[in-house]
Amino acid sequence: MQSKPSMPVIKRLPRYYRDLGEMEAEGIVKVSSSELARMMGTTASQVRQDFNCFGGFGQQGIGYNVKLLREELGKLLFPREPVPTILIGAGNLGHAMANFLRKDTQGFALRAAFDVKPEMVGLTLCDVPILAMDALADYCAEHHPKVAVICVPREAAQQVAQHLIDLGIRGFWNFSHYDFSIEYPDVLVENVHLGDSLATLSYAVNNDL
Amino acid sequence: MQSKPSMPVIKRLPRYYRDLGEMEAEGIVKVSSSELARMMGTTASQVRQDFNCFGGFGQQGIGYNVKLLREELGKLLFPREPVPTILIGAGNLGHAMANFLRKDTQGFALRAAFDVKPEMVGLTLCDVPILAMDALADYCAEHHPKVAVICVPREAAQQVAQHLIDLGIRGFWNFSHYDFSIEYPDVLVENVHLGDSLATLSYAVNNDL
DNA sequence: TAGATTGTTAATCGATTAACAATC
DNA sequence: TAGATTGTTAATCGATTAACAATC
Repeated sequence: MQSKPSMPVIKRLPRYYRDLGEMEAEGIVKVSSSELARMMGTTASQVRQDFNCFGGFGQQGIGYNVKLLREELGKLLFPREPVPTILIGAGNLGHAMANFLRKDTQGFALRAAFDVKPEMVGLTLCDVPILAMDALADYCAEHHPKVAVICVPREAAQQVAQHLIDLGIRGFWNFSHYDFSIEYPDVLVENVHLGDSLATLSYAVNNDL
Repeated sequence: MQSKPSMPVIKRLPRYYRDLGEMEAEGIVKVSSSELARMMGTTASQVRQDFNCFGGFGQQGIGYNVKLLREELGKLLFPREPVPTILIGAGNLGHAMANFLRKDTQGFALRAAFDVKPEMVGLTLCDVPILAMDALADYCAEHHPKVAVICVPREAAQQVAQHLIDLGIRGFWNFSHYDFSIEYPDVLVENVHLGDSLATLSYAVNNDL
């Protein structure tokens, strides 16, 4: 039976999806839980447990059909139309992430970018307009974006977060070092803390872990 | 007594370090484990357990001295001179990460960047030269960088990884979707899988989690 | 001394792994 | 049927939380 997936399980789904994509590209038709486990660096048990949170995608005695399994995971990860998305902070990082959103992923449609710097307003970023922060309320009222990518410094993030939440944004891809999750527990935040990531690497490199 | 830290503990260190930095900036002198727990969204028990992996940083009955505690964590995360670092792939993302390395973090000193595109060679990225990929072996032989930031696509990453490891690179900050960890278990890799992160957000947003 | 809060040991909880019956 | 491999239940392991003695 299906037990609803825990966070560790959910976090592994994209990786399965990715690996299965590679296999499909290589023309591999069928895979067993133990083969997948080897690719993922985990155990066959875990692979089967993970999939069985969502339903039986395999055939006993046979294994999993690569294409079918990937499609099922795709339906879980990206079940609907791409989500209308805006980006706050059209600097260096914002530029790179806009590019990433357009080229290297699915599920999100970037519709507009916002920046405080007057000289950026009117320019475009990956074919979407860069608007003034003042225009944010009007834009949201008209277009109802669902997700915001936060590419501004921590101080600015703290200010803009409440604003965006009031305007109906429910999901955040957060690159700032401000942690929403504490103050707004009902909002969905995926944090990418680059500084923390580097600090972890520093610990590992310096302590020979 | 000290038990050597598990990965979850290590991953929390940068966050403690960050929060303590904010407190220090606000002029806060002393903090208790329960106050820190509230900031971190965890329990006082965990905070004390975490610190006691490294030694007693607090005073019974009093709490922790913010400045002192932060210094101790700093010594753990960044115990030595900044690590000489190179960047592979001077595109959009590479540019943003070079900036990040220079401005927003410590522990790493970017020394050179490398790119396959001939037109980029000779330019600079955050004051460091962009060199041709051909020059990689010579550069490493002369300067012995320790860490490489991988900002190239997966296919290229797979090729360059073996090369870099042969040249003596031990640590990687990896933005490509190629997973070193499986094939080279003795190498230190900190992965930033932006695609996986977004897919997780997509799951959350679409499944109302 | 009384109150507060740590350091540390013990109990709980959840996630991973192992085992095995079901079935292709 | 025999071999393979899943789905699922049970056992293990590790991380988190609770409890409490030590001590400032």
